[in-house]
Amino acid sequence: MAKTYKDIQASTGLSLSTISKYFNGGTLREENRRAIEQAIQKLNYRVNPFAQGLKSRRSRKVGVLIPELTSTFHTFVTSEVCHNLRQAGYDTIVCDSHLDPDVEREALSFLLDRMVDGIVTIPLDQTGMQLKQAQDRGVPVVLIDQLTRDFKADAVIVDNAGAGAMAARELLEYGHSRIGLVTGLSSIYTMRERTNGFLSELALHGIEYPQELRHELHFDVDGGYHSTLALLNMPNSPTALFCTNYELMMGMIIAVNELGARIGEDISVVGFDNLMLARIIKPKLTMIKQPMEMITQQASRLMIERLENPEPVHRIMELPTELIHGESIKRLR
Amino acid sequence: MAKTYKDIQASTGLSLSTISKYFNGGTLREENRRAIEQAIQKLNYRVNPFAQGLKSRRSRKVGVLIPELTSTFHTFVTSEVCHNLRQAGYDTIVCDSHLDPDVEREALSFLLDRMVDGIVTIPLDQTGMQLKQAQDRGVPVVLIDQLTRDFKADAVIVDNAGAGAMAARELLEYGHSRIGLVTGLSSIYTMRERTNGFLSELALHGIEYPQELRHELHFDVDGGYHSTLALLNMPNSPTALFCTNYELMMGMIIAVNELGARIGEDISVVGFDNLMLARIIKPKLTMIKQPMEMITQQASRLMIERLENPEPVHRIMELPTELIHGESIKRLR
DNA sequence: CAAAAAAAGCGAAACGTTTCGCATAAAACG
DNA sequence: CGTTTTATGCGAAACGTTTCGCTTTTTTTG
Repeated sequence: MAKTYKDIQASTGLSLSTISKYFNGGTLREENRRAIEQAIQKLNYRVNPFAQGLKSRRSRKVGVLIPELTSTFHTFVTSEVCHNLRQAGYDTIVCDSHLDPDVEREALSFLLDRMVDGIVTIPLDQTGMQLKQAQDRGVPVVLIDQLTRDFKADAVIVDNAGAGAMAARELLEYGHSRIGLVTGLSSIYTMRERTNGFLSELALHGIEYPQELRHELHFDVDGGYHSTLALLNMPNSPTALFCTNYELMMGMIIAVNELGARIGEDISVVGFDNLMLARIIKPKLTMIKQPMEMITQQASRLMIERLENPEPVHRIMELPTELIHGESIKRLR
Repeated sequence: MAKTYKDIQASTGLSLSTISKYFNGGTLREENRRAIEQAIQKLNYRVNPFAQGLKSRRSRKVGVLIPELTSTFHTFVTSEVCHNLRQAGYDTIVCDSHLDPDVEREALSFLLDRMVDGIVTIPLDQTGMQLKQAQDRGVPVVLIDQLTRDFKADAVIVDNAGAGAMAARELLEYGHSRIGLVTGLSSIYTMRERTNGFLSELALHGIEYPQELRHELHFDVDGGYHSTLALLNMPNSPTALFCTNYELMMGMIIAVNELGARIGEDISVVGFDNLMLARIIKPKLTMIKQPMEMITQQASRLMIERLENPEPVHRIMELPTELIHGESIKRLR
C-alpha cells in the first residue's frame, strides 16, 4: 500500500500541515526537517499526484503538441524538451496532430482537459486561434518555430527566410542560378519561409525563377526523393538543388545516387539540418544548420520560467542559423 | 471555473451518487440519463482527473516504455499504441531509456510513481527483472518484440530467428553463400535472434560462416552505412548483404550508392521492414516484412483487455513475418 | 390488487493533499 | 527578566470524485 502524510506523521509526530510545508518549501526547524527526510527514506514515500493535483489545482504536467512525430526535427525537439522539463520536475504529455488542424484543436482540448500547466507547441494552424483557449484558462504557451498571426506568446524561432537567402547567396556565389527547390507544402510555415527567403534573394540578384524548378511535396523522405527525380529528369535540369529540411535532403540523396549522379560534381546541393546521417555522408554537404540544442533549451527555459512566475510580457527569441561549408557545390565560374 | 458534479446536481436535481453512476456505467432511468447528458452539454462539463484518480485509485494512464525513440520501428509502435489506447480512453506516458538498462529501471519507477494502470514495453533488460516491480503492484505488463527470461507477461512477438533463416534461404536459393551481415549489437535481442536464425540456416546448409563478414554496430543509419562500407571495401567482399532492420538498411543503401555500386547487380541485398522509403526505392528490395499494424493492434488489445479484466493467465501472440520478393538479388547460378 | 422482488436513487464517508487563520514556541530587545 | 517580535507548528476545512449500505420507487408475480 502506498504511504501517505499520515505515515510520515505517525513516524515523526508532526502535523500534516507541517509535513506539507516541508514539501512546499516552507520554513521548519532543522531537526524536524531531518526527521521528515528520514521518514520519507524509511517509508519510501511518494507523493500522490492525484491528491496534490486536486488540491493545488496544478498538475505539474506540460503538454507538448507537434505537427508530426515522424519528422526528425520534431522528434528531436520533443524528446529534448520532455527531457528538460522532466529535469525541472514537470511531466509531459505528447500529442501530434498528424498535420491536421482539426486534430490539433482537439489535441489542445485534450491537453487542457488533462489540466496541463503549460503548453509547448510547434503550431500548425498559423492564426494561433486554437491556442487562445489555453491562454483563456491561464495556461501559458511557448511557441517553437513560428509566430502565430492572431495570438501572442513566448516563442523561440529561427530566421527561416534568412536561411533560405543564405543558401541562395552561397549557390549564386558559386555561379549557380538554375536551382531546383526541393521543399515541402507551402502551407507549412517553415517551408514557405525558407522558400520565400530563397526566392527573394534570387530576385534581388535579378534572377527570374522558373516555376517548374519549384517542387513542393510532403516534407518527408518520399517527397524529397520524388521531387529530386522529377527535377533531375527534366529536359533542362537544374545545376543545383536546395532542400529545405532534413527529410527532404535524405530523399534527395537517395534519388541522386539512384540516378548515378555525383553530388558536388554532376549536381550541386545545399541541405538543411546537420543531424544524424548528414554528418557522415560523403562528400560533406554544404548546408544550413539550425541551433537545435539551443532551440530546445530556450524553449524549455521559457516554459519553466512562465510556470514559476507568470508574467504578461512575451519574450521572443530569434536564434541564428548558420551555413556550414562542405564540398557539395561545384564552382561553375 | 471548471464545472463539477455539483453543477450537474444543481441543474438536474439528482444526487452526486446518481451522477457518478451515470459516468461509471450504472443503471439509471432513461429520463435522468437524458437530463444529465443535457446538463453536461450545457455546462461543458469535464471530469476532474485528479479527483477521479484519487478516489478510484485508477489513473486511466498507461506507460509506454521503449529503448529508443529515434528508431523508426520504435516510433511507429509508440505512436500507434498511443493512438489505440487513447481511443479506448487511456492516456499514455512515453518514456525511452536511451538504450540504458539503468535508465529503463528508473523510467519504470517513474511510471509507477505516476500510478499508471498498465505498462506496454519493448524491454531492454532481457531478464525482465525491472518489470517485477510493476507486477508486484498489480500493474499489468504487455511485452512487445521479446519475451523476458525471468518475467512472464502477455506478449506480442514475431519469429525473429525464423525471419533470419528465411532471408538466408532466399539468398542461398539464388546462389549466394558469401553474405555480409549488417546488423546491430548482439546485446539487443532482435538483432541477436535475426542473426542467429540467419547463421543457423547457413550452417544447416553446411556453409561455414567467416566471422569477418559479420558486422555489428549500433542499429542505426550510421551503423548500416559504416558496416556496408567496410564490407564492400574488403578484399574478398561478399556478393550479398542482409540488413537486420530498417535503419541499417537505409545506411546500407546510402553506402552502396556512394560507392557507385548497383543493388541487384553488383551487390545483392535482403532488407528489413517495409516502411517509408523502403517502399519506393529502386530497384524494389527483397526484404523481410514484420506485420507492424498487427503488432501494435494486438499489443493494444492485450493491454486493454488486461485493464478491463485482470486475469492471471498470460497470452503470447507470435505473429508471422513475411518475405517480400523484389529485384535486389542477382541470380548467381 | 397486495406482496415480493428488482431497480434506481440517496447520504455520508472516504481518498491524500493544501491552505488558512490561529496558537504556541523561540528569539530579540530594552 | 518580562515584553515584543518573529519563526514554527497546528487543526480543520476544503478539492471533486467514488463507494457503501440503505431507503424509496418501480416492476413483477401469483
